[in-house]
Amino acid sequence: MDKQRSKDGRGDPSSRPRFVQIADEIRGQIATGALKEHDILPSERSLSEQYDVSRMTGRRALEALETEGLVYSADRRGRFVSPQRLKYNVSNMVSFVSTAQADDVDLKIEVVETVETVADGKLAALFEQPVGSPIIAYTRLFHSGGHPIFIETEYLVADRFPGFLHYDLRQSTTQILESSFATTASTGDIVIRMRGVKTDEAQLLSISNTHTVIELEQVIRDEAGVPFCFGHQVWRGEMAEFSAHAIVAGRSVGKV
Amino acid sequence: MDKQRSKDGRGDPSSRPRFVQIADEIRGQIATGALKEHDILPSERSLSEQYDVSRMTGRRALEALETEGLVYSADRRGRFVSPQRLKYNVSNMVSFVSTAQADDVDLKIEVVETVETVADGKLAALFEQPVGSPIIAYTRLFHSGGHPIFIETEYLVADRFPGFLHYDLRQSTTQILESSFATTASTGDIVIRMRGVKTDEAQLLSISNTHTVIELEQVIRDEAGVPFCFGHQVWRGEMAEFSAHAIVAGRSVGKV
DNA sequence: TGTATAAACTGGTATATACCAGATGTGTTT
DNA sequence: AAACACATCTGGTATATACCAGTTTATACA
Repeated sequence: MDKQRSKDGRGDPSSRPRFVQIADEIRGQIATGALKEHDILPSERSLSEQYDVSRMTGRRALEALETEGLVYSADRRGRFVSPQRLKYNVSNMVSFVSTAQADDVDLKIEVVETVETVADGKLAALFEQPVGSPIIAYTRLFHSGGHPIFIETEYLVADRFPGFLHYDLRQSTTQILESSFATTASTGDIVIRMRGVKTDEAQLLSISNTHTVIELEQVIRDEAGVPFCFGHQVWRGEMAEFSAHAIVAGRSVGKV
Repeated sequence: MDKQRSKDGRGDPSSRPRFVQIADEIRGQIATGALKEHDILPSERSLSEQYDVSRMTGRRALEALETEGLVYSADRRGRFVSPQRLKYNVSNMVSFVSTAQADDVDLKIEVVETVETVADGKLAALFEQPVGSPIIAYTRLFHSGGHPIFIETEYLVADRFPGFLHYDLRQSTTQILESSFATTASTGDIVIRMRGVKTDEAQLLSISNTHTVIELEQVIRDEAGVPFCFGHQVWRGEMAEFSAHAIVAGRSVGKV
């Protein structure tokens, strides 16, 4: 039924593993433009026929491209060429939404959940408020080109922004805060790290639960230095790149 | 020879895949401290015996933990519990080396390569210098706790820093530039992205070539705004987290 | 024309097996 | 005590097979 292959596929000791060679060929096709953004890639089974390898080897080639970020996978539909990365300037906190729209990125925002809750220990410390003080929280899913790119959950001090949840959250919240609550983002502290995706996140982002994401946390402060917003974003790692502009402060005295 | 198992291991339809369950158990052992930093994990083969699954299933569990960053693997020696992340504040460009040492991180620097070359198109544009102008480049491998954590390649305008390569590069180069060349980092532009590792990088960082890394690029400017250093770092993604302090500049006129 | 059904895909999970090459440990010989 | 050889450990690569559960498409039926 199956074609005959040498027992362990190690016919030529060409040093580089077979699956790497196959991945390289596909990578080339993406580079030359033979495969374009969101184009479907050959399936595991068709790859295995095409290159006369087992399905598992074809799969490994595709998985390699997936961890590289060149390819994304949609459960049981196939694998596709990843689009260009979205650029996110974390220093320009004015609004990711407005800057993205100015850059002609088609951005769609889906409100996943809105809740009125109270501050736990962590949030209380962040906001310099007592534990149990009212907090507004909302989770939104951001799409670009019809594909989910990141989940954002933001926490606000409720007393400061009464009736906030009645606004349409499918727009820049920074803008709502600025125009309706006279609160402007002035400084922010941001943390970026790479980590494994959690099950619920994977579902929302429609990626497999063995994938890696980029987690971005930020505390936003007003002109008086008072923190009023805590944001938490989970990005599909291959979909974005983050930039920042740093200014060396306190350049004065003997800092080692 | 092998124990009898049901044909496809789908004995109970407990919804969650077997390899996820095994990964969860190990994750628990790490969380409770039963497995500590740099402790060796059970091997693929011993896992398969312990849980009565095939080696491939045990492997998938370990690979899942690896992509999460909880575990790192040393080729053909075994898999180990990842240490705590290193914290890198990209806004504080004064020197990663000095801040890390102040934080009691034992940092070892290995000089991989030093070359005197000329500017290609990209570097010329960055430095606002003609193509072909002399450039100093050096690559260093940073270790912490005896483990490689990132590779850094820095490019300097050669004319500005004569004899730079005669200094001992196993220290903070920012400090050399400051004390010996009266050049101080004042501002910087940083880009952070996640991507697949390249073969040569994987070798230096001793990770498998199917892994994901974090790439960090920065252009450093002096007080006059003249760019004098271009840095390029490749981090083991699970080993670090990056923070930044942002100040919203140009808060003045009608910026949308 | 629309809808239900079935067939033909897709990747996901799982088993079993085989051999390779590097790393490590255990002796034995020099 | 150092050198060598060997067995045994590790993960890495590869094949073959099987069944599952969604997605898509073609087909037949109302």
